[in-house]
Amino acid sequence: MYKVQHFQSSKSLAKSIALQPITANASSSSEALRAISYVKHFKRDQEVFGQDERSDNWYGVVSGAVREYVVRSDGRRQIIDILLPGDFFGFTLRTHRWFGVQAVADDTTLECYPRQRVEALADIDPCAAKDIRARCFQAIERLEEQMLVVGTMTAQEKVRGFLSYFCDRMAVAQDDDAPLPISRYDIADMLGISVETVCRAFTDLQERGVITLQGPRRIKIVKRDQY
Amino acid sequence: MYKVQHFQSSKSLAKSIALQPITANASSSSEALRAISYVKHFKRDQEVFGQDERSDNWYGVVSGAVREYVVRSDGRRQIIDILLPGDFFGFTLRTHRWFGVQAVADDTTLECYPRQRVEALADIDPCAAKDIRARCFQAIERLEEQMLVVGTMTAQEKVRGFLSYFCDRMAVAQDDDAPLPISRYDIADMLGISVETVCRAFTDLQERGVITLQGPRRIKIVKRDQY
DNA sequence: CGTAGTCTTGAGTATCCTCAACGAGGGTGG
DNA sequence: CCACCCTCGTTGAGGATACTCAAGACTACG
Repeated sequence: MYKVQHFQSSKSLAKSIALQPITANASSSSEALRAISYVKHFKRDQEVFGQDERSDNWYGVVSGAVREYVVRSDGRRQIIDILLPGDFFGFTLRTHRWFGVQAVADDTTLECYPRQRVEALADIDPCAAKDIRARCFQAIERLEEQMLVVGTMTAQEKVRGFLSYFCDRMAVAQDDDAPLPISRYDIADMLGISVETVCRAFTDLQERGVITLQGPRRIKIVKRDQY
Repeated sequence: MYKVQHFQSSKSLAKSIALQPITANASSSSEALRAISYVKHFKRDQEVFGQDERSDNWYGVVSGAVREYVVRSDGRRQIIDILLPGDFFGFTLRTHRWFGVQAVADDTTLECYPRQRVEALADIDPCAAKDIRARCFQAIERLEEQMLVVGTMTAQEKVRGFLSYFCDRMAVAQDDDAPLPISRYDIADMLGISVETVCRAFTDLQERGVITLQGPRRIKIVKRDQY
């Protein structure tokens, strides 16, 4: 990696990365927008839409979690993004999808927004349009944050970054442990590392006192600051 | 990585990933939007905005290229995204930036869109609002594509994916070689690998006949399909 | 109770990082 | 003009990291 010494940034020197929560309350929907949505429930691994399907809907996660994924020609799965409650997805200009989406958790609930009706609404209701923009911005920032996590060099850092991001999102009380609805396989396929490496990172982090595990699916970040 | 055998996707089996270009012509701006923008030129490594600065503008790349980056507390730089002509960036709900942006190329030209004026315009002009949405969608898809590249396992694949993406974006004639305004260091910091590994990947790919290099900054992809 | 899926650990190997060195090109100053 | 940086690109050697394969523990579920 490029050390900072030979690239002169005017004022922004070394900075520990700790994002503030977004100021605007973007999870509150405009009434009109909510009115044209309908709710749908999904079980674990159930497909929301598949690769190559027509992109007729936008979605918002109400509860549970979903994964955006592709399956490569060699049979390997890769996860593009994992969406948590409050996240929106399915925005596109294309007519067809190039990745699939499945529910991760068993009790996943989504809001579905028919694309054409939303577009029509946005054209006559500036408030709804503003709302959609806000959600797009959220999606962009979420992806940017994850680029930062996935783009780190070591597996340790990737896993730590992922857990840090995830626990922030879960927004549990600081002293509480968060339920982790995401499997080691999902984490591995998202970070581009092997399952075994994810496991080893978990145990390493626990041994070093960074996290605490109550069973494989309950986690608590102890040293939150040192990232 | 998760092999496809033990995860049942209903119909979407192995698929080689080759994205079609986006159908809508999203680079054409609405007149009103363009009217409130102004153009700015940047030299190599010049800052468009820095970490922690107020986020008062949105930007579109006209020519050249820019990088979104952060500098970690250990002095390492990490690149979140590289933006090429036609890309828009700076969308956010936050009042302040959490990453910096610099010009990569020497002749970089940007359109600047004052945030407040754009917001005001969007509220009264549905066409402009639609235009902004389209750009957000583009940004989301660009980031998703790059998550796919950065999230691969081997350095080879990452570099190949990056070059494939880049050459597609440059949209040169198939038989022509594309100028590469991005340094090996930038590529490394974006993909989360070392510069030396990027170099070795370049030479490997050339030896295997996948790419051709006319000097380090001119590149042509020969076997475009095998990705 | 058996089976399937998940999680974890170990051993050996491949990949990639680090450090080091060197060549090429561009800019600057003498 | 030329010597002198400095940056970028490239290659080599050695060591650290992460992958692969394998096996076992644990859980959920029929």
